[in-house]
Amino acid sequence: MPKKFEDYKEKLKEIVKSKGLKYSTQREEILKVLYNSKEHLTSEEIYNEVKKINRNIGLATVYRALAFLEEQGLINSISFGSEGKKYELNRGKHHDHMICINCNKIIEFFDEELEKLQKEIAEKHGFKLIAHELNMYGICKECQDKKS
Amino acid sequence: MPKKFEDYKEKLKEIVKSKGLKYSTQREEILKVLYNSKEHLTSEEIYNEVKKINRNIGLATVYRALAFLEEQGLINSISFGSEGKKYELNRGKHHDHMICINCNKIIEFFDEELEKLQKEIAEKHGFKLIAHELNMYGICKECQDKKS
DNA sequence: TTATGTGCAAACTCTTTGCATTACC
DNA sequence: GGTAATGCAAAGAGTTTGCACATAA
Repeated sequence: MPKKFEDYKEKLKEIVKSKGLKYSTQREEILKVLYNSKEHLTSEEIYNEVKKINRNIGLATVYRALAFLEEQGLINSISFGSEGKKYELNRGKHHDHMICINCNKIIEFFDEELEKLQKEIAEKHGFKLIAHELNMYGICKECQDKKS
Repeated sequence: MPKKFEDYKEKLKEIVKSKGLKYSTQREEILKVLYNSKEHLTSEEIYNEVKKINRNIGLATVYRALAFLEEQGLINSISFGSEGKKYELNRGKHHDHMICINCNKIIEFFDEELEKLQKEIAEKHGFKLIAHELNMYGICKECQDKKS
């Protein structure tokens, strides 16, 4: 079952506390925007969204919060093409991306075999694999249908 | 056997001609810098390198040439972390990257099985795969040895 | 000759930083 | 009360664009 926002909020509180930092509603609001979004959002999109909740928030705060949240592993970023850096909530399940070069849609997927194979390849090179990011570019089903 | 620079130069000439554009030594010089480099270079690094050949070249020309060369498929770019966009000559063989998060070294590799598996995964989603980019992050052999 | 490519500088976009103020602990 | 976080504005970095000039075809 999907995690509730409270779970992420709790995690944020723990991190902040454990580091002797202070809790702020701004960071929470930014996290909430990402929680509520199914899309991957740019910093500016996040800024615009969070402004709907808190009209006084500053862009600098968004940047600082995003950097912080990413460092703490609460969110992830992905960047490709000319679309710039985009953020998503780390919902705990690693996944890779298929990106439609026609409509820019991002499809998330996970494949066990793919993960295993990568680990094997890394080992073969004596490389200690920590993370990876795979972006597959192409045309999604819908765009293929539309074009024909 | 590895391609000579003349081969790339020839390809550039063909492209330029076929598009009714004009040949310029600047684009050639930039291509040469990438040909001579085993590393992935940022725009600024390329600018500095090409200045050694042609001290009058402008940064804007480098940006315009890189965009052009990438569009034409002569070079590829890869961007990750905070290192920004880096370029490499397209030597005709697709490959993926292992990136050492300690020393920033980039190790290129190619794995047939991995390619096949991706194609299968794409098909399963009705996605028409055109290209992909896989970056594996971790610690390279040398850095592992150094740390122990 | 004529349109493309270049070099320069200015403009732009995105992101970061300094600083006074606010708000959490 | 003390320190981290914020909001604002200014500064920075990286990239793009306008324009006059140079150059390939």
